[in-house]
Amino acid sequence: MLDLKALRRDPDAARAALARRGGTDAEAFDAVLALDERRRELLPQLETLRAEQNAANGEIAKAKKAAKASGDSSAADAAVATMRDVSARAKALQEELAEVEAGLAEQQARLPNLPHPDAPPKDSVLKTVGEPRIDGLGARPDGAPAEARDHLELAGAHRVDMERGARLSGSRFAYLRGDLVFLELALVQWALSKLRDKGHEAVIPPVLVREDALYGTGFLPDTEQQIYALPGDDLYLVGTSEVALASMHAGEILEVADLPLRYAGFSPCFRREAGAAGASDRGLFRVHQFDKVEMFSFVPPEDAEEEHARLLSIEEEILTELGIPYQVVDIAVDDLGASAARKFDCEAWLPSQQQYRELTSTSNTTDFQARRLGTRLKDSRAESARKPEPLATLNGTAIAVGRTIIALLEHGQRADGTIVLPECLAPFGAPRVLPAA
RNA sequence: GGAGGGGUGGCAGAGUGGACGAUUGCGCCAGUCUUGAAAACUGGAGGCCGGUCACCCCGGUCCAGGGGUUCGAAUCCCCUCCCCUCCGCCA
Repeated sequence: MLDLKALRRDPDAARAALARRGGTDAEAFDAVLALDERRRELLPQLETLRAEQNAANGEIAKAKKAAKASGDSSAADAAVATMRDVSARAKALQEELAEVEAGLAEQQARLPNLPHPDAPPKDSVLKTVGEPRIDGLGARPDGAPAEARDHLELAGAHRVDMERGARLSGSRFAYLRGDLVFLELALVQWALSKLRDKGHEAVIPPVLVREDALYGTGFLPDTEQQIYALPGDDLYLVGTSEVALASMHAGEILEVADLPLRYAGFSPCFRREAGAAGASDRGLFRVHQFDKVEMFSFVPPEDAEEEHARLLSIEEEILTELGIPYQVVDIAVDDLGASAARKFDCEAWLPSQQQYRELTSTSNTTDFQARRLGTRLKDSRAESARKPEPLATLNGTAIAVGRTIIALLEHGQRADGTIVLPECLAPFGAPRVLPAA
C-alpha cells in the first residue's frame, strides 16, 4: 500500500514511477486521488455534526434530570427532537463516507509498490561467479554439454518419483525418496544453522492462512491464479513462508531498539503453476509443492537497502559454499512483483539446460507490506516523541530445496553417474557421494 | 464437531444506556527528596483521521472486528474472529 500523504504531495512523481512498471495502474491511481479528495470533503462535515451531537448529549441528560424533578419534560423532548434531525443527517453522511472509503481501500490495494529509481528497464546481469562447467566430467577439455545428464536421470525414479507422484496427486507432484530426503534435511539444517549464527531466528510457520495475510503481503489482489484456496474453510495455502513471516508482526508497533528483527522460515510452499509445462521445467524444477528456507527482515526504512545487500550476500555465500556457479540479476522494473521496489535473483547454471535458471530471489518491499499489514515502528526513547511510522520489510530465499537439489546433482555428477555432494553438508547428515542411479 | 463462559489501555481489573478515552492497582517515564539508589510524594504517558504531513493546541474517532437499535452505546441486539472450561475426536 502506498502512502496517501505522499501521493497527495507529489502525485506526478508517483504516477511516473508507477508508469515505469508498464502495467495499467493509471486508472486506479486517478481513482485513489479522486476518492481521497472526496473523503477529505466529507469527513469535516461529518465531524462537525458529531461535535454538535456530543455537545447536545450533555444538555439532554441535564434536561431529563430536570424533567424528572419538575415533571415537565417539554424542554427535554424538544432537544431530543432537534437532535433526531442532526442524527439523521449524520447517518446519511456517514453512509456516503463509508462508501467512498471502501472504494478508496479497494483501489489503493490494487496499486503496486513504487519501484526503486535504480530498478533497471531490463533484466541486467550484475555479476557472474564460478565456471559454468562440471568438474566431475572433466574428461573432455571443451566441456561439451552433451555429456551432462539432467537431475531426473541422475536421481533415478527411485529417488525422484514423478510418476507415482502424478498418480497420487496429478502432474507436478513428486515423491522425494531415500538419500535425497537426507540431502534435503541436511540442506535445511545447514542453512538454518548458518542463518541462526547471522541473527535470523528459525521459524516453522503455519502454511494455511487467512485472506488478510495474502492482501497484507501484496499477493492479493495480484497473483490469485497462483494460490491454492480452501473455500470450505476460508483458508489459503501459502506459496512462500514470506506470507506468514511478514504477518508475524501485523498490527503491532515495534520498538526501534528491537530492530532489526530477522527470521528464517522453513516450510512447504504451494503454487498452482497454472499453464502448460515446458520441457525445461521437468522434474523438480517447477512443482506444486516444495520446501524452502526463507529469510525475512524487519528494519528501519533507512536501513532497507543495506539489508537488501546483506540478504543478497547471504544468498551468494550459500551458493558459493555449495559450489554452484551463478549469476546475479537485477530484475527489470516491469517484472517486479506488486510489493517489491527492487529485486535481485540468483540464477544457477544448469548444465543439462546450458543456461542460468532462477534459484533464489531477494526483494526489498520497502514500507509497502508494513503499511498493508499495519506494522509500525516507534522510538520511545527518542527526545521528541514522533508518531509511529511504517518500517521496511525484506525477504530472500536461503534454500529453495527442490531447485537446489537439481543444481547439486547436476554439478556433482561424475562420468560414472555417481554424484559428489558438498563437504559442508556432511556434518548435517548428507552423504558425501550419492550412488549412480 | 457439541455444550457453556469470556475478550476493557503495557499487564491486572472496575464499569451493564447520559460529562467514560474510561475508577483503581502494578509496571513505565520525568521531577522533588537523597552522596547515589530505594522508599515516599508530585506529575506524565495510547492509536488513528482532520484542522496545517512540524510543535502546541483544537475537533473527530477507537472498550476484539463489523453491522444494528437510540437524541445518546464499553453497556442492548445481530454477525465474524479469538481465548478458556467440559464432552467427543485425533497425528
